[in-house]
Amino acid sequence: MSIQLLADSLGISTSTVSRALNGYSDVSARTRQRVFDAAKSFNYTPHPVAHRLATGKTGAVAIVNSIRPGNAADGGALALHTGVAEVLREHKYFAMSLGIASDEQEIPELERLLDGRLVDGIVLTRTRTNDPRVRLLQERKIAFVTHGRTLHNAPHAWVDTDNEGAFEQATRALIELGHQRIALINGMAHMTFAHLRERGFRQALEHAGLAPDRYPVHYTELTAESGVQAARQLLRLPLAPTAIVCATDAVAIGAMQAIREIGQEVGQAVSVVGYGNTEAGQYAYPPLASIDHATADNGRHIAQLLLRAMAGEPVHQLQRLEMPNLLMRSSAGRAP
Amino acid sequence: MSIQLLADSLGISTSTVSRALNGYSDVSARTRQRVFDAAKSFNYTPHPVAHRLATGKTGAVAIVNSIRPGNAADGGALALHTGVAEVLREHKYFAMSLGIASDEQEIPELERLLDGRLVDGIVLTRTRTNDPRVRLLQERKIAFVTHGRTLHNAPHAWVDTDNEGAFEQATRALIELGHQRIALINGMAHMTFAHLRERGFRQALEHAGLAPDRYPVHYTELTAESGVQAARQLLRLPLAPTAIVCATDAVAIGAMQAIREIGQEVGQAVSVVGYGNTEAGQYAYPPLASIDHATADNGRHIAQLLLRAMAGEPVHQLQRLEMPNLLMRSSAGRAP
DNA sequence: TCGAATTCCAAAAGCGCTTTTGATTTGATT
DNA sequence: AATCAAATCAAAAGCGCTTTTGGAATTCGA
Repeated sequence: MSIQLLADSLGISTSTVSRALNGYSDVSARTRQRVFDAAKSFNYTPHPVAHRLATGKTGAVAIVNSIRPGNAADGGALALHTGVAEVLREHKYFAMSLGIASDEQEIPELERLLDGRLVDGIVLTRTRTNDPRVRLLQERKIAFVTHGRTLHNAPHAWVDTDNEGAFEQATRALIELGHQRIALINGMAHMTFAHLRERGFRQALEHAGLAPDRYPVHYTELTAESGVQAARQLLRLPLAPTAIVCATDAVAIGAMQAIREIGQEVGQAVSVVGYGNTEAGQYAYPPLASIDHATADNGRHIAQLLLRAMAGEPVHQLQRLEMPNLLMRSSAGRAP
Repeated sequence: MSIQLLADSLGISTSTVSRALNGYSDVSARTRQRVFDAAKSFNYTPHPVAHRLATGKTGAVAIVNSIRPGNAADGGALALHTGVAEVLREHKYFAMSLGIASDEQEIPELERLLDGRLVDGIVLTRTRTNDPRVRLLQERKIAFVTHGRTLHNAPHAWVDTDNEGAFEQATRALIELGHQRIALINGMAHMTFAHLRERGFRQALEHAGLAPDRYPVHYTELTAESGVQAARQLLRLPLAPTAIVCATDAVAIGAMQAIREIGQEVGQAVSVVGYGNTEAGQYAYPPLASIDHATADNGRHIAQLLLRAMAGEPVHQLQRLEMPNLLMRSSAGRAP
């Protein structure tokens, strides 16, 4: 079924059909109704590709997941996607995810996506302090929203969780439990979230009069394996930490393993806090204290901002900080 | 830059440019070279949407993830995507994932995707024994490959792991460890993988002369919470099982929790085996025995079959079974 | 040298829609 | 009744490419 056939069957021109369907004013109510009825009875919808060619709009947005060892397992990607898709669907948009390894491939792949003109807007995840992807998208003048902020790029739309506040709160909670020797196993330093979490961590220590430099901060991939490695090193220190704050639940689960290896009890001898509130953490032994952030909500808010960005709103008002939530569980106990 | 401008700059017609670029024979080597050089120097690539309208091909495929509680966290989706995308990229295709809740929304959303004509081919995950999505795609005559088989649909292209063999092997391994009372916490019965795993499970029991009906099979969502619930019920039975085979690592992690709740030691009093070989399982306490299947490889094979399906190959030769791998760890020990 | 077969390219017709332009009809106003 | 504005629609020109068709120039065989 094409607009041509539909027009013929009604004895009017294709332009009138198009204008009727697209709500232009210069078509009479009677004609419009006839067109709508016919469209329904023939089950007609405009051919999307032709529509795209004529209008330049694709009706789709891409969520670009940067793939690193370890985040294949994090599962946050699907939750984020779900939130984004839910909102965009109401506006007749498609949300599609694609994975790009964050290495030399990254920029070329992004360019391929842009050149392919498959999407009207883009969501970027795992944002870095100085992010070349952001620069590229700004040059190309395509609407986009990042999940997580940048620190050294020109202003752009973003949705982030308050990493700094969250880690300050978690660290304080440990201090209040009597811990004095607290370590941080952080994400890679060029990730914005890692930078901000470390800041929150240090602030809490300084506020309590503790020397933040006493325990080296580890910067690792977000895998359990990295957590094991980093924690092993920390536990070998002359004055081993009594509490470890971890960048993710996966890392924390690794850290717990390292603690068990040396015959210590997690939550007794050494406390652990994670981030992300995953099921694996909830059902770990012992249950892992964690910082909960509503990933699907993040997705919904990202979608809302992206819609406004695609509508041309200036980006500086498209920024939103979400408050995460500390959940204490038995992996975090009183200092020995 | 358009083909028109490029043609003008060379003083030839657009049709010659197009034919040169697309490798038609009736353009001289000299002209072809000039066109290629000019295209390179102007950095010209055909506008994809116009190309699509003219050819009817989009150059993109969609991976449809059916979203259920629990698989948001499973992370297999990203690994699968990575594998699919890797192969398709070499053929200039885009792979995009989208999540669809598997409920009443499912078929309408899939129709929206088809009507949107955004993709040339589709990958379906979490295939069911009788899958309405498969029927829809067959009606619409679009190339597709499913991850997992169907049992009651017309033949189609698929890639699956040998669930039956894997669970038979795992169950046998437990029997060889002396277990006589073995239970299964399975996925929902309408999932093909669940059906086949149960078959493998029962075969191993029968083969050993054990009564498979002695321990009820539980059918649950693939979450740790479901694992806890199901295992609690099993452990309350008069003759509680000494080993539990679980549909996923997440479920197994829940089951381990339930075992600890009643003060028993996992791998001593009760053994547990999972599926998927996730990091959470590897670093659980105790380390979880699991069945490993190479999800990214699955993705690569799916992509290869999809390319052949899009090329028009008959589907009955586009079917592939992969062999998973049992990894025994200390969550599975000798029967008490 | 002539006709036939090749080689090479341009013109034109799609692909299916949107949007501008312009013509006709209707209605209101004096 | 004449004038002008408003309402309504059709025609036509895009959007940027591909592919069919057909014509001119060249090459070939006899």
